[in-house]
Amino acid sequence: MIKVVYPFILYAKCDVIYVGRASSTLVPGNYLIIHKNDGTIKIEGSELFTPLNYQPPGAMLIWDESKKQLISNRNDEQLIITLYDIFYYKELKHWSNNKIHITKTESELRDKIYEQLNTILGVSIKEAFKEFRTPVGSIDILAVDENEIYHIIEVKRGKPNISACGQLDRYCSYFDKIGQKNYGYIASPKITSNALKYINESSNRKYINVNY
Amino acid sequence: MIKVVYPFILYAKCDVIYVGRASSTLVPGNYLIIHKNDGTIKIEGSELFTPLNYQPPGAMLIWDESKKQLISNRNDEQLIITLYDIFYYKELKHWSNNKIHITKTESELRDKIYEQLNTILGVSIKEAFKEFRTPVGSIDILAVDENEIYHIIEVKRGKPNISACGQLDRYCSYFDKIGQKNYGYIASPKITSNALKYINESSNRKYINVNY
DNA sequence: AGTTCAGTGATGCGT
DNA sequence: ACGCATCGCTGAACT
Repeated sequence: MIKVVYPFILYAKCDVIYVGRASSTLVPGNYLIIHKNDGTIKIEGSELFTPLNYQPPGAMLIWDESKKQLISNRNDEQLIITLYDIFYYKELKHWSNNKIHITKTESELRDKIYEQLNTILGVSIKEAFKEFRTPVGSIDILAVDENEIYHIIEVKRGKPNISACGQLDRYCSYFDKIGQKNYGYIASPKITSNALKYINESSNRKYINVNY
Repeated sequence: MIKVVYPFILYAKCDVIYVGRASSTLVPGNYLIIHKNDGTIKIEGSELFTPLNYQPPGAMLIWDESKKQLISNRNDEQLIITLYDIFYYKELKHWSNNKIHITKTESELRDKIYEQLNTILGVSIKEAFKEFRTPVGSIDILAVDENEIYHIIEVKRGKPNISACGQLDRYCSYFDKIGQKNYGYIASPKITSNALKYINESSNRKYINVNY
């Protein structure tokens, strides 16, 4: 029973049992196993983005030589890999840990909208907030117009569906409940037809088409 | 310019540029690159479950020998990996493509609840449906009691938060709108404190604690 | 092709 | 630690 603390890749014939939040079994086959510095482990099949089995960061890996098993533990979750044949094994030395720098995120789109509120909403805005916190969640943009009406904008970078409308409803209902007059908006480059239909059924909801 | 159709792993010093839904850059470093049969490509750093950059299934990989670049294209998304130094390279032959068999899913929990509706709800159920479709989404369990009141149950396998309540609200509001008396329930092993508070503010919403 | 939702979601940010 | 929202989410099911 040896603790495995170094990162490696392993191509092997094996099977996998997982027990934790869910439970799963993977029949014997040739799979790629990756172990990272932070305990992350992934068993990859020949297709699909998602690994067949895995442990997220924080897992602890043990090698049981007698049983030819790799055992990864993390909280109440256990992954057992039984090895039958090793085709390729390599430790990865000097593996970098940089992060990507990403642009075109939702917060960028939100900031762009924030700068043009009067134009986009067609009303005179007195005061506006980003990530305005309410008991039911944070509102991307809350704009208060000269008549003290609140304009609640939920920004989405992709193609929001009806669940985004529910998110907006939740914020609007909160202000309804405390007697604050308001309008609700979804602002995005696209939207599903169902979501648009849903929005158009309410007189105090609107869709705003925006782009980067 | 050679089309790469075989799966491989590559440990190399490289940098990565991604342009598509978002845009990102990854500074030069030593990363693990995985290419699968279905076009999936992942650039893995030494930490975190999530790859630094990737392409999902369906991407097409090209090797540009003169520029030492791997270029993956998929719809309007492009990934460019520029190689500076190759440490390990291995083709993966006979890579298996089995799927895991998983248990303890939400649908199992839903089925278990479905079998005990009278006990769980404390009313006499006349008729019940799984995945009952409405214009605003599918209801996990819809149970009709002897008084023609609808009981709408949203099942969650994990720890639902306030957004699950919004999902429930959406279904209930639909029946409210068409004049159908109803009660709404979240059924799960756990729930966040805010979600529970939110539910308890409505007289016709209830939380049901259930376990596998 | 479009829409919706589950996921062992993971990850980051806030309190 | 808990709660919440985003994600280049992915993947699957259904229309």
